[in-house]
Amino acid sequence: MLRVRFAPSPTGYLHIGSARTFIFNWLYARRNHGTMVLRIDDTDVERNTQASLDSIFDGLNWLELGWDEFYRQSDRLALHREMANAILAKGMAYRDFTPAQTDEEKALETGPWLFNAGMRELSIEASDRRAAAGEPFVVRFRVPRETPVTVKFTDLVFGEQSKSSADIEDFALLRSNGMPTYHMASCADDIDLRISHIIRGQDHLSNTFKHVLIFEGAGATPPLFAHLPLLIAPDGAKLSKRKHGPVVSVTTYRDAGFLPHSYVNFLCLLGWSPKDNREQMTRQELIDIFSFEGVNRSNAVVNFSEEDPIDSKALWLNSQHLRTMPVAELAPYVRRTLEAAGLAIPYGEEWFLSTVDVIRSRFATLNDFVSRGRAYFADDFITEPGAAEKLNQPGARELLHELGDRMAATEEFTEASVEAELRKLAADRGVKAGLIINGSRAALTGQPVGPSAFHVFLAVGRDRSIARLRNA
RNA sequence: GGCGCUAUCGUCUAAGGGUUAGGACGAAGCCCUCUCAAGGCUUAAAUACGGGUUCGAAUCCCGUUAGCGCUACCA
Repeated sequence: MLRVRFAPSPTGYLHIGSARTFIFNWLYARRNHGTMVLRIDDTDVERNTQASLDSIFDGLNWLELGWDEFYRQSDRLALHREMANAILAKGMAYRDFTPAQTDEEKALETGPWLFNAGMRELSIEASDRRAAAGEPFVVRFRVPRETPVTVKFTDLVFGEQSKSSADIEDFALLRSNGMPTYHMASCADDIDLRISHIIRGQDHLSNTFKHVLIFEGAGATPPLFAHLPLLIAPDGAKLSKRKHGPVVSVTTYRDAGFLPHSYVNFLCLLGWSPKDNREQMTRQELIDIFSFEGVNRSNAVVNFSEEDPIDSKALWLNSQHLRTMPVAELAPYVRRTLEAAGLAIPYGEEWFLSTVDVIRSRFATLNDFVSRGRAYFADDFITEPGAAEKLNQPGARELLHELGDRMAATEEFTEASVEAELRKLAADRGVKAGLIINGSRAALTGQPVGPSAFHVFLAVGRDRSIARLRNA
């Protein structure tokens, strides 16, 4: 049974790199009919926050990504300690009574640190005695050192990996406060939850050698590993909120009016390729085609700048989805966006669907429906300078007023009838149709640009069109 | 410092011994056109550097450089 997990630590908002890790886990699980586990790695009590936990749920819900099982490491501490103590009891770990090193001492360090002198060799009796006396200690893994071994694992992305145990320090399993370290808790849970594939960021690639030692120390077969290239900033640095701002948070893209799936699609294209030049894919297509063969080994840059905080490819992909997805699927997103902005939908569902269909062809985000699409839903739109210019063309206003009057005189209101009416007026007055066409768009929407004017009439509706022409 | 990983247009990537090094975003131009988009066509733009192996290297090997990751009780 294939089981994967996403294991964020709740110490910050949901990061786009974490979101992508979730997505790859999720796609792999769905593709192979496996189980997706969400596990909150909250063993660092000092840094955990409820706000961060909320942000993880918010982000995943927004992306419409679900999971099958849910755990919190803080509920499972007994298991972690039990497993650590079992490794200790086997003699594969030992107690280290050395006090924690301060940052200043660390800074002075020159060569590689591997273990604290004297502690590996401490006799069991001495160790037990000092522990019983209440002296604080950390439990360290006894990495094979006298006769080094080669620690190996196969990574589904990076291939065969090996490292001499002589280069691995005696890492901690339990802290002096009794809390498990990340390495211990993570491996204990992966064993207990029968995780079959660990899919995570490449920053864990070198930690994996330690994890293999823990798995083996606990008598478990290590799962398969797949490490993902990191998402980095244009300056080559790891994405961080402090340095790069809101671009690293998934909520930024939600607030910018992205469709959840298009952002998922975009994230998939960072560090993975279907290899057939496809870019825009549905969720099902992603599930059907995802594999580790297509995952890259080099880090991917999220392309943003001060002036342009959103990657232009993400925006383009969003506009593609927005314009091509079935309009009935898009409509609920638009409805929610409009409602959130306090805009009411003036007519029924049929009108709404056709209007959304007409105006989306120029839009890139959901927010565009509120800003650039305002005139279709409300009367309090402003007339942009470019539109005013069209209206100020000599004779334009008079022609629009007359068009309004003529339209009011007939009940007929179709794209063809409006066009006929408009072209007849142009012929009658001996002016170019374009003058009235562009003027109409300006009068009806307050904008100099937009969809075909005849579509605009229908989307705005008969009564409102006439009123806006007469008020031009 | 040690260990590990990586290196193709500005960015995302394809090509894993033989291609005019392909596609996409972005940029520029043309066509289409009631405006603006979209769409179609076109242009500019890349194999980090140096050695080797080979008839032939972006592709395999070595080195250099650069970047990233891990590096004493963060995850």
